Amino acid sequence: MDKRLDNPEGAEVRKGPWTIEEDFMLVNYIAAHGEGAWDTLARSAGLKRTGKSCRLRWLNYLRPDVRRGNITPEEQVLIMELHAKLGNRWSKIAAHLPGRTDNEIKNFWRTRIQKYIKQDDQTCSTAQSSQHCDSISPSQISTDASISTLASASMNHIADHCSVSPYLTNFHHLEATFPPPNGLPSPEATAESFWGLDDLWPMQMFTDH
DNA sequence: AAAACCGGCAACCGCACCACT
DNA sequence: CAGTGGTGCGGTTGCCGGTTT
Repeated sequence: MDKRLDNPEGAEVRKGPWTIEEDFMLVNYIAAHGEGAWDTLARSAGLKRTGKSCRLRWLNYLRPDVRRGNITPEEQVLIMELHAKLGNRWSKIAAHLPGRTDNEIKNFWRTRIQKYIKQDDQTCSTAQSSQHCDSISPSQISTDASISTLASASMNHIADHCSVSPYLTNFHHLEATFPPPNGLPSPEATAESFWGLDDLWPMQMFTDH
């Protein structure tokens, strides 16, 4: 954790999980200057991160329109349908799901859907010696029967597993580091008991640039 | 209570593509 | 056309928290 590497120029490059302070620096800089030119952005913002790392963090986590958790049954079915059509084109699939990122969909597919495919594999391999079970192809999954089987199997389970990223709870610490200005309510005082990105975004306007 | 195991997810890596010179 | 830098994408890894033994 908190791994650091040195690039050829000798400049320190941080790796590993992002800190709240780094998130703030990135959000503030993008709010002021816009996104793009990520390597330059990383340097200008004072972040000891690669441009790629900054881009990934922004796209997958810090963007104001990003939605996290609570993948709805409708979205699940849509993901399965789109995967049947597009295969592992996660960014293309994500483009049909506003607020969802390719990384999130990819992880969702690998951890949730593939589990049920494997389970399906085992049940069908015991019943019959079928090669369909090794890996499911887009054409195989594209049948209505497959989709409905996977959807029904996954929906009941997944609906119970929606969670808020534990990361967001760490925004408690922000209040000490970046106290809200006069007139702005503390997120502590709101119905939510934790800081979220909705809280982070307004706060970027009153931190230094 | 402690250790082992497992699932979920954030982040990194390598490659491909594109635009610019 | 070739070289280079920036960006996007998909695959993979490793950490962490929860569960099971």
